[in-house]
Amino acid sequence: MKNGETVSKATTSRMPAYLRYLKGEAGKGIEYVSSAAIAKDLGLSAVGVRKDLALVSSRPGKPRFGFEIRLLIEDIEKFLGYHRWTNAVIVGAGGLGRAILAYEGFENYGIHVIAAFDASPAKVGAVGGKPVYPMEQLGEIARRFSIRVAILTVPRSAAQQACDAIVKAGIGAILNFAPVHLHAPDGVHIRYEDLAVSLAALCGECAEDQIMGDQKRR
Amino acid sequence: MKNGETVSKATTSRMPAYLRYLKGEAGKGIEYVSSAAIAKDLGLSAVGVRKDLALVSSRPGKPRFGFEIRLLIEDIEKFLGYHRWTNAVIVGAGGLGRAILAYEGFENYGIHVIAAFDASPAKVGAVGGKPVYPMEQLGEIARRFSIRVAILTVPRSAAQQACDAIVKAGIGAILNFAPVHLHAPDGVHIRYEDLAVSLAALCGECAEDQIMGDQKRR
DNA sequence: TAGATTGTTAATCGATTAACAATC
DNA sequence: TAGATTGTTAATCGATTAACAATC
Repeated sequence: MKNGETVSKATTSRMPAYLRYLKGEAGKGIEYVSSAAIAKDLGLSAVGVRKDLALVSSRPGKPRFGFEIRLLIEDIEKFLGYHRWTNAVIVGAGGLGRAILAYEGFENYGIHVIAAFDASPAKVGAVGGKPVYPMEQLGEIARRFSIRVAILTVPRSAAQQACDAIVKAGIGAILNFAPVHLHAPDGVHIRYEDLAVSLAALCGECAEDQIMGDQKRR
Repeated sequence: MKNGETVSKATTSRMPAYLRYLKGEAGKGIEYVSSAAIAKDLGLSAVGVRKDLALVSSRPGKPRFGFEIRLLIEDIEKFLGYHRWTNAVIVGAGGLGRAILAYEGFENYGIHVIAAFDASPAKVGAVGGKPVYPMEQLGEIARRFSIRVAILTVPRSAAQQACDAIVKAGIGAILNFAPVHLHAPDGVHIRYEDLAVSLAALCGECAEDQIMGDQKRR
């Protein structure tokens, strides 16, 4: 990555898609890939891809060959900060919380999910070898392990209260799966991960196709 | 919504956040809200909010009062198409798939999740009153209920195969939770819902804060 | 009326696309 | 060399911000 220059938000947001794609190609044993190939598979423009990659890669692509996949993967991972490790916890050990707790894919991204918390004593125990603690211990454990991120998977009605507890525990970032707007002090990062919204947006795209298809058919 | 004009992608992408926020305020019994208040809570600019709302709302805000929340909610829901109903299925009845199958929030968005499918006979049965069928029946049921969207929650290694089955069943949109790039024919919509990426992006934001904080402290 | 708040027109900013020279 | 593919500069496009008039 070239230092000094800043990388736009739009470019940054495409990096995970590049990374996923490149890892897939690397898994097939492919060593080089052209911007045109990436663009086609990812539905982008080849020029855009080249510009994006130029901003984060440590060495240029080779004319006639394309980009060396192994190097690109390294550069993008470094750019995205997957080498810095972060500790995270889950708040809400219901179905979704437990599924995420058991999920093993986070380690590839420099994230340790170390525990879950739940207000109900019945949920306390362990899932997939990871502990589920009562909510009261959130503050203590957050400080002990310097937790920076919480994944919020409680029911809608409990979300704001849980959010307050997270903030009080000194955790500055929340990935919120509850379909509610959360109120938190400035400086606390909240990202909304609303499954229903994602799904609805996808449905919307399909509906557009149908409408456009109908128009064409006339 | 004013017809004839087109609504930009950027505006559309903010609508779910407005909707979530407005529903929260409505739940508190509030009737009117100003663009400035929305902007503050959502971290946007007031002018931007007014412009967004002007594009989708059926009647203008009232100077001195702001916007009528109840009307806005209706307009945004109509705009986003939450009134057209869509049938969806889940492919992969592991922890995440079962959690999503049990999730009740989809109905608010015009989405019926009617069943799950799994390749393993052990998973076949029912979860939360909804059936889990063997993969072989995907095509048949997809056609019978005119399924338009599939939620893919199989392990990474099974994802491409499952994707092929979904496409073969005539389903044109996939919400993919497996952290893999999927290959599908043109015209099939794929949306990547990578939990680890969302979390990593959030961590990135925090890291930026820390760096900026460090710089300030000097 | 006075004041808060809206909607709109013009100016700025940022990102994408087009054109083309550079390189292996 | 010829040709594929890269990187860069300029032009276009789209979205946000600034300024201000309109309205209840």
